Order: sequence, then C-alpha cells, then structure tokens
Amino acid sequence: MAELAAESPSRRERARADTFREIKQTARRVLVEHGVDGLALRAVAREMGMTAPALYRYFTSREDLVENVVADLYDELCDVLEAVRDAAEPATPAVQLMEVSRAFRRWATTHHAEFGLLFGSAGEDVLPAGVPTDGERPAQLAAARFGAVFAALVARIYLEHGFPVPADEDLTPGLKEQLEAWCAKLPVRLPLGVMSVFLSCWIRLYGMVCMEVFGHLRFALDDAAPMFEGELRSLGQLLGVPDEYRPPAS
Amino acid sequence: MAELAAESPSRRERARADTFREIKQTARRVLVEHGVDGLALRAVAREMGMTAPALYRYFTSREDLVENVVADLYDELCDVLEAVRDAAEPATPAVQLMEVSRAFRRWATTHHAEFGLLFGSAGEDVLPAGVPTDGERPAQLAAARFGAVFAALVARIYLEHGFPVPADEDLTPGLKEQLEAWCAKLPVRLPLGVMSVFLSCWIRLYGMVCMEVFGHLRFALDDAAPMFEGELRSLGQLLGVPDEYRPPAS
DNA sequence: AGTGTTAGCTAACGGCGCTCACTCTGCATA
DNA sequence: TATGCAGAGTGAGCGCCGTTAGCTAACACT
Repeated sequence: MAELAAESPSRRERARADTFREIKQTARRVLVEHGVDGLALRAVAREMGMTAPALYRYFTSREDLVENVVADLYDELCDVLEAVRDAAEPATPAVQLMEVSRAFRRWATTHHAEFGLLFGSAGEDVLPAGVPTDGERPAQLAAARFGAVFAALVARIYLEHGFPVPADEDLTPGLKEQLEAWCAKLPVRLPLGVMSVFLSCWIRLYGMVCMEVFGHLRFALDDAAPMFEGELRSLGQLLGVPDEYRPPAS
Repeated sequence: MAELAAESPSRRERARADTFREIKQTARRVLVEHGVDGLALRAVAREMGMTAPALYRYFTSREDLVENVVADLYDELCDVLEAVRDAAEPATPAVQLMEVSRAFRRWATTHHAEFGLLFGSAGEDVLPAGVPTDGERPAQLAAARFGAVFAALVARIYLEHGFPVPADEDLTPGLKEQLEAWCAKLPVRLPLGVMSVFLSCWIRLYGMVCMEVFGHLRFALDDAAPMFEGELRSLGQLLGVPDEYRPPAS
C-alpha cells in the first residue's frame, strides 16, 4: 500500500494520470468538432483507439467525464483571463476589468461549444439544483475561481477609487439577507451595495455575451462587437471608471 | 383535387390537423417531464400509442418537430405576456412593461425546460447561424412576435414620456449602421438611440432571467426575486419611469 | 514463484433517429 | 358499383448511443 502517496507517482499511477488527461483532451476535441450532443463516450474512445467501456475505469459516467471537462475549461478560461489581466497596461483594476471582459467575450465567441457547455442551459445537468453537493465538486471549484477573477477586480476598483453604491437600507430586505450570507463566504468583507453592483454588472456582461454567442441577438445585429463596446463603456461609467481609455480596435 | 382548399376541411384533413396538434402537445409534455434530451420521437410516439416512423408523416425530422414546438411555445408565451399587458393597471406603457417583464420571469421560472429550449444554447440548432433561411420559418416568426411585445412597449414609453437617449453621433459608426439596417425592417421609425437603449434593457432582462433559470446565480443568491426587482427598478429609471409604482409582492 | 490488482477487451441490453417495404383504409373517379 | 390510388400506420432493420458483466493479460508486491 502506498500510504505515503505524494512521494513517487509509481509508474502505474503516472500512466493512469496520463490516460486521464488524454481522455479529457480528446473529449474536448470531440466537443469542439461535434458539439455538445456529439460528445459521446464511444466517440471519445474511438478517437483514441480504445473501446468505450474502458473509459469507465476513469469516469463513472458520461456526466462525470463532462463535469471534469467543464472544470478543465473553466481553468483554461481563467488562465487566459488572468494572463490578460496581468498584461494590461496601465495595470489599474479599471483597465484590467475592461480587458478581462473583452477577453471573456473573445474566448466565448471563439470557443462556441465550450462556452455553451459552461454557461448555457446544458450546465443544469452538470451542476444540478436540488442537491447541495457541498459545493466542492471540481466544476464548482473551477467556477468559483472564475467568478473570483471578476469579483476581485470590481472589489479593487471600489477600494481604490470608489463608485456610487446603494446604501444597505436601500436594499430590499430579502436581497440584503442573501448578500450578507454570500459576503460571509468571501475572504474580504465589502459593503453589500458593492456586491449588488457587481452582480448587476456581471448580469449585463453575461447577458450580452450569451445573447451574442447563442444567436439571440441576430434579430437586430449581425456583428455584436460595437454593441459590446458600448455596454462596456456603460459599465465603466457605473463603476466610475474614467472614459478616456479605449484600446485599439481588435 | 381540392383546389379550393379553404372550403371544406374534408374529414381526412381534419384528422390530420388533429394528429398534428396532438403530436406537438404530446411532445411538449414529454419535454416537460423528461427535459430537452428526453424529447425523443420514440417517446412521443409511445406516449400517444403510435410507432415512431408514423411521426415522419407529419414532421420531416426530430429537428422539425422541435422547431414546431418552439414556435408554439413562443406563441403561448406571447399570449401570456399580452394578456398581462392588457390587464395591467394603470394601463400606461411603463406599468405594462414592468408587469410584462415580471410575467416573463414568472413564465421562465415555472417553465424551466421550455425556457431552456427557447432561450438557451439548445436554440442554436433550431435556428442555425449560417443559412439565412429567409427569416420566415415558424420559430423565427414566433420569436419576432415575442420581441415585438417588449419593443413596442419601450417605443410607446419613449413616444409618450421620452427618456434620455444617446444622440446618433455618439454611437459607434459600426453600431449606428446596424441599428439603421434593423430600424429599416421595423414598422415604426425611431431614433437609433432608442433602439440601442432597448437592446441594452433587453440584454439585462435576458441576462438576469437566464442566469437565474440556468442556475448561474446560485453562487451568490438562492432566491433571485429581490435582485430581479432591483434590476427592474433600475431599468425603470433608465426609461424615465416614475419609481412610485411597485406592485404587491407575489 | 505466486498472488492479487488493474487496464483493457468482447458481448450484450435497451433506447435512440431514421429508412424501407409493406398493409390497410378511405376516397374519387371510370 | 367496381377500381385504383394516396395516405396513415406498421415492423424490421441499420448504425449510433450509455452502460453492465465477464473475461484476459499485464503488472506490482510479497
């Protein structure tokens, strides 16, 4: 028994870990090429010269595989966003938030299938409603990391510049309670109004990108980029970000 | 040959129309009970005591059936929204818009599967991107009717009260062009700024409801109703709607 | 060397979308 | 009235799918 696990990955464990990774990578390729519905265990296995039942040595079900792919995608997206954030010039949280938001849209529009899996209606199955699942499943952890990228930037903007925020007594009691409960789970303690503004901003960003990617904006626009920039500027105003900084058109 | 079609529905045609309706109704039931993925031709057929191949007398494919169900759902949703609009008291467009928005959220939260089909990522397949499809397929027509409900209310608010709107020259050229093209397809001619504000409002409404229904708000809130009311009030301010009118809590 | 573990296989079950060849029934015409 | 035809519905079957059961062969450890 390898009770001291972390020491030597033991040949067999290494092989297993490699196969584990390869399955997830292949699954991702299949996802991109054939869409969410085409992401089939048999297809993944075929693609890597295996048979479908073998995958059950690594994942308990198709759902389990998908969930792990989701977690990986969140991580990858976070890496991209954090890289963009750290490369932003000037390195103020306001500029960083704008750039990260643009990077988010860019990732979404260039990774259609992946975005649909993370942020679309398919996610219902991966993170079901009823069971609490103690919030520690891989996909949920990765999603939390993702949310933190945006939340931290908004928090830093507030702490450094400040922006207008509803007072606690202006919030509906029901909303206030929930924001308090949420705030208690976060590392930093912020005015509840800040959290409501953050939610509002995130809703707009999410709504804009979702509508574009899922084609629900085509009734009015065939290129959503200018509208997105407009929304972004409007969000900037909300957060008291000076308007001057507009990056070169991509 | 019954060249004069509209005259007597001819027994057989009536039976056919009945079966057509029954299939769609059954499909909707299966959708609600088993989710989008469980909406299978065989399941629908089984449910109504038929065999699957028989359905191909009425629909060319599963996709075709789903598209027809989508159109029906849009129509039903529109009926609900229009009824709420016409029953709103006082019957001003501002109050009507607030009530219709609430009704939209209510329908979404009580018709999970249907909402996902209409507004989620699944819709990509039903209304694919590449082909123009001359915009006349049933689902597209029904979706247009749906959009018009909100658009007409915002237009009436603007025409009756007016609200602050960006001037044409403040819009990005790219956005201005697209808004002009879209405006040209509408029955009424409105300032482009009004249309951009409408889009912005719709994005927020859509984003809010989608996040709630698809569970992407659970990281922060377990009851999205207060947040929704807050967003609605904020939208009201944007549209210059006097704040006083708040309906009884539902 | 012997023993247990484990990764992979084949076979199989039930369900899926969809096609094909067939029957049967109702309708319109010769 | 008899005939023929269009259309509704059927069963069999193809190639997929997720998943399970039982097997083999390689591996790891005593």
